[in-house]
Amino acid sequence: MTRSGRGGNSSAPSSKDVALAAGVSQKTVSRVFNNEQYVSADVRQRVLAAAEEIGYRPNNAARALASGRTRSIGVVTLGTGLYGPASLLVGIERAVQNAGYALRVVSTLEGDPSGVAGAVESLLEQGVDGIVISEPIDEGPLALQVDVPVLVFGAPPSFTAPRLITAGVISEELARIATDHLLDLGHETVHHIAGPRRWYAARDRAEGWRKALRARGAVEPPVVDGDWSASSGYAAGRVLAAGDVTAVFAANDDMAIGLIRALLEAGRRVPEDVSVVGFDDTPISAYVTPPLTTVRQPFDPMATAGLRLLVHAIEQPQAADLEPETPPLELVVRASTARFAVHPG
Amino acid sequence: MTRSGRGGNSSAPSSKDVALAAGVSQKTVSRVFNNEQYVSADVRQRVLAAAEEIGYRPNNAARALASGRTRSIGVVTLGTGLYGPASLLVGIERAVQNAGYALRVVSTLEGDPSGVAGAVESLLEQGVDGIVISEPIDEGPLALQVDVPVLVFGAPPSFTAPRLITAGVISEELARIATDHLLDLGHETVHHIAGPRRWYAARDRAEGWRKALRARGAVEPPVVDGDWSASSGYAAGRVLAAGDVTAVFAANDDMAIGLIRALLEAGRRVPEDVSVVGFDDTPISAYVTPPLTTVRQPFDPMATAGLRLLVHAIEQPQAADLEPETPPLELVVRASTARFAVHPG
DNA sequence: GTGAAAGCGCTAACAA
DNA sequence: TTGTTAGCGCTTTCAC
Repeated sequence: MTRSGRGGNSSAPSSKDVALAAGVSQKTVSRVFNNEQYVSADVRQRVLAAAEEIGYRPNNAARALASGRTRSIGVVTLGTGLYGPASLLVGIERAVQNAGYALRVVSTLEGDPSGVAGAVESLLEQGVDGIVISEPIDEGPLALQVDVPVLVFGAPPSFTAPRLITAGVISEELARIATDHLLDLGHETVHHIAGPRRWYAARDRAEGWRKALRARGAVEPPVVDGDWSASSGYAAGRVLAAGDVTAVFAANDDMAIGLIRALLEAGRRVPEDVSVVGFDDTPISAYVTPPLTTVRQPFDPMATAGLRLLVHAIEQPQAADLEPETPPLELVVRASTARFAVHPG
Repeated sequence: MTRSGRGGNSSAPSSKDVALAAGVSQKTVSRVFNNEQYVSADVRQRVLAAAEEIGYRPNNAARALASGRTRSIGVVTLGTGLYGPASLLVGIERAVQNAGYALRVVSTLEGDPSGVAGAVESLLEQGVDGIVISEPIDEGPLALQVDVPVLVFGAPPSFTAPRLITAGVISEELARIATDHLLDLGHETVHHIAGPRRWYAARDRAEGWRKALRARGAVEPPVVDGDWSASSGYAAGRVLAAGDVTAVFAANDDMAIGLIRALLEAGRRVPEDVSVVGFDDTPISAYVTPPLTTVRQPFDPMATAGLRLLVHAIEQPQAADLEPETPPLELVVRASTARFAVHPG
C-alpha cells in the first residue's frame, strides 16, 4: 500500500505529470487547458497529446480553490414532479450548460423547515458563482446574505439579496389573456381554481384573473382553492358544479382536467354548458377530451432569458443589469371553450 | 482596491480566521466542522460561536482538493420534461440529499454527439464520488473509464464500467402485468404502442409485452412505434383504428391518452370497443376520460433503492455490492379496460 | 485532546 | 512565448 496517503486516488494524473511528459512547465499545461493565448501551436499540440496519452483530466476543485470561481451555478428547486417546475428545471439545465457552467441542484421539499435559506446556504458551501431560485413559494420575508448574484423566477416581493435579478414575471399577463378569452366569448364572469396561495405563481395567476374581471366590471366570484393536482381540480369541480358556472379558468392544466372530469360526471357538458381554460399547455392537453384551451408557458425562453441576465451579472459584476426580455405570450384555443349561450333548460 | 488579487472574495472568512477568533489552531476548527472526536465540548462551543460570529462557511473546493472526496454525486439525465425521466430525477434529488451528498446534474440532449460519455467526462472533471445514469438510451456499446461507481437505471447490456451497479429493472415485469391484465379480460391479443427503440425502457416494455403474449400463445401483432408523446399515440391510434383491435398496451400514459383520443374520433368506444392500458400512472391518468388503467412506476422507491447501492459502493469500496431490492409492482385498474365482448355490429 | 507542518492541483503575478 | 514562485483553504500525518 504505497498510496500517497493524501487526497484521493494517487494515480490520477495531474497537470504536473502532463508537463513532465510533454517537456514543458506545469504552467504551460495550465495555459493550454484554459485556452490562453501565447502558447505556440507546436507546444499546444505536444501538451494535448501528452494529456491524452496519460489520461489527464483537469481537477475542478483545485481550479476553484485557486481562482475563487467554480464556473458552476446552483439552482434551488422544489422537489416535485409538477409539470411547471420540472419543465423550468429542464430549461435551466440546458441554459446553464449552454452558458458553459456546471449545474448544482438543491431541492427544498415543501414544508422543509430550513427551506430556501438552507438550500442557498448549502449551495454557497458547495461553491457556486450564481444562484437560481426556481418557482419560489412564500416562506415569509427572506433576506439572503449572499455575494453572488441571485436570479429569481417570479419576482417575489419578499425576497431580498444584494444582487437580485428577477425574470419570467408573466403569469399574471397570461392569466389575463386566459380570462379575457372567456369574457370575449360572452361569459358574464369567470370562476377561478387557484393554486396554493403560498406559491407566487398561484398568486400571480389569481391576480391576473382578478384584474381581467375588474377591467370589464364583471362580478368576482370567490376563488376555489386547489393544490395544482388533477385531484384537487376534481374536488373543485364538484363544488362548482353545484352552483351556476359557465366559465372557469384553472391555474394549471392538471386542475383543468380534474375539473372537466367532475363537470362531466355532474352532467355538465364541456364546452356546451361550461367553458374551461387551463394554464401551461402541457403536451397532453391537446389530446384530452375535450382538447383543452390553455395558455402556454414558454419555459425554455424564460430559462434562457433569465440565465442570460444571471451570467451577465456573474461575468460583468460592475456593469448594469441587462434589460429583461419578455418571452412571447400565447393563448392556445382548442375545444374546451365555446361562446356563451343561454341554457335551453 | 486592496484585494488579495488571488482567488475570489478576499473577505470570505476561512477556518484560519475562525481559529484566530476562537484562540485555537486551524486544525481544531477543522475537527469541529468534521465532527471528529477528541474535541472538548468547551472548545467546540467556542469554535462554533466564533464561526457564527464571523460568518464562516467551509470551502468545499478546498476540502475536496485536500481530501480527494467531494461528497457529491453526479447524475446524467435526459434534457426532457417527460414524466418518467423528470420523476426519476426528482426521486434521485431527494435520495441524494438524504444520503448527505450534493447533486451535480448534466443533461444530454437526445442526439447529442458526445452523449453519455461526454456527460460522464464532464462530471468527472467537476469531481463526483459517484455517478447516476438515469433513463439511458442506447448509443452503442459504451465503455466508461471511471474509477467511481456508476449506477444505471435500466440495466443496459451495452454499458460497461469498472464498478457498475444496476437498479430498477422492472419495466419488463410491469409490462407483463399490463398485458396479462388485458389477456385476462378475454382479449385474444394485445397491440402495443412502443417508445423509441433506442430507449432501454421502451425495449423492456416491448419485451414484457411480447413475453406475456407468448406465454399465452397469443398472436403477436406488429409493434406500432411512438415517441412517448401523446401526439405520437394519437398517430398510432389512427393506424390502429383502421384495423381490428380490441386491446392496446401503450408504453406510457401520454401515448395512451393520444391513442384514446384517436380511437374516440374514429368512432370506437373505450373501453366498450377497445381496452387501453397505459404505463406510469401519471397524476392525471385518473381524471382523463375514461380514467386510465395503467401500471405504476414506483420512482421514489426506485431512486431510494438505487442510491442505497451507490452510496454503499462509494463508502465501502471493498465490500461486496448490496443486494438490489425490488420495489412493489402495481396495476391500477380504472375505466379504460373492460372484458372482451364480441362486437354486436 | 490539541497543534505544527506539509501538500492536494491548480491559477495569479511577475520575471525572463 | 514560456517559466518561477507563491498561495487558495482545507485535510493528513505525526508530534506533543
